[in-house]
Amino acid sequence: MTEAKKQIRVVLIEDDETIREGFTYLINGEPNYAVVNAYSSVEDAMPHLQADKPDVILLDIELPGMKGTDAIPKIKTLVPKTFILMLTVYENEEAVFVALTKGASGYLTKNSSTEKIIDAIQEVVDGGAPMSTNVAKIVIKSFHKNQNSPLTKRETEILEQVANGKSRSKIAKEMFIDLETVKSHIKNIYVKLNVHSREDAIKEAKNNKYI
Amino acid sequence: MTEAKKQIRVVLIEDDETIREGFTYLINGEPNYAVVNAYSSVEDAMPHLQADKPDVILLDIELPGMKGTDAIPKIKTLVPKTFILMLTVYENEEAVFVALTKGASGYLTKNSSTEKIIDAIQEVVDGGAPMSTNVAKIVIKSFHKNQNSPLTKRETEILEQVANGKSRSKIAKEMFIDLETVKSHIKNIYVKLNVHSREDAIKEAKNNKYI
DNA sequence: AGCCAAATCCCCCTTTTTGAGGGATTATTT
DNA sequence: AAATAATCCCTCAAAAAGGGGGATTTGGCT
Repeated sequence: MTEAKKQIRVVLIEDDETIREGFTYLINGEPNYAVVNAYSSVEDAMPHLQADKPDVILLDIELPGMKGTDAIPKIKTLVPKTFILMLTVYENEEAVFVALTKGASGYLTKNSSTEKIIDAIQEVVDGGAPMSTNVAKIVIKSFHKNQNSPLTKRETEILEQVANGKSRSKIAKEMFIDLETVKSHIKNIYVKLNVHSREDAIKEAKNNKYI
Repeated sequence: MTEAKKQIRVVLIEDDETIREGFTYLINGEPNYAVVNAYSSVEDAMPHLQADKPDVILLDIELPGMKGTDAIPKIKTLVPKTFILMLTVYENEEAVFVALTKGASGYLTKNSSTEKIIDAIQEVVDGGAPMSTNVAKIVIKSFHKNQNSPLTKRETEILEQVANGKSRSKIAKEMFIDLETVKSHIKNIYVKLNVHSREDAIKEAKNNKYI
């Protein structure tokens, strides 16, 4: 079976003309990669995306008009099979998570080399998830729990169950302890976290990554 | 200012003798990197870690005796400044997240090239978070929401608040709608998700990544 | 051996919340 | 015209939450 190498169709959405033209030139210089169109805003791009049929969209996160992150769901609706690779200058922690939850497949900084960009494009097409090192750092850090939690092991376990929406009686049953024990733990948790409600306990614990 | 290149001290904890010796040989072959000790289990390693003073520990996740993930917090207690790099053969989604939440700084597959391993060691020492491509994929996928949620936008917003531990009355206040409206939405959510409690709604929604 | 923190369990009490059963009205979109 | 989404209304009983006061037992560390 001879396998014809498929051309990978790329669309750029980036307001900076220099970057836009630079990337277009660089990507078009690669065999098997073609920039089918480059737009300076999401609004400009939207009406053409279905005709462009891109495999990958390189999307700037800081755009005039509609923001890059807001554009993701709209783009996904128009062309659901297209992978979205975010491009950014500043690594904003919040923006990274918003973009990822909304469906971006990867996250690159604009200073990446052509080689890295091309690699990343290939990687998303192959179902991967390219990230620049700084973004990886932000993501992994978000997983790390605070090692200086004031809560004991048991208290942490219980608060995690509470955060999963479980009632105290359910927690008691599942942990094979008495309801009164659960109540005691929760009382102690509230004192330690200086809160007076489930909501605030969860909020406080999540903010400080105790859970 | 002349900067003396600091030797990077590496400890290996890996039960497979071939891999252990291979990695030791390879890492010692690099200038500025030294394997100060290599152990076949966490139990063996624990008593020596404080003397070894490693900058980085390469930790196998599938170990006899104490599991790699359980070892992380213990190691962190002994030598808090040491970075932990997980090594794995199989990418188990659950294990990845457990390791990361417990404090691992990176996650590599054992088939990685020497170059990648060395790069990763340097990267964690520099405060980075190296991940093999497959692990990155798992992590990013975990952020993606299901695009086929049966819930409406408003219902999703409300269920997110519920999952944050908020009471219905609090949600009503914060969203500037009546308590009765919140109750209606939650009733509809329960019907759509085919559940009869907050706990099950949250569980179902999280399992399917509706929230 | 002695201490302390952690985990367990036992009462009291009031207020709030939840879940379930019925609805209705108004926009918006198809 | 017909769904769909979002809003609001009423009743009801059972469950849960939060706060107050305790006690006992266990495990780990000095």
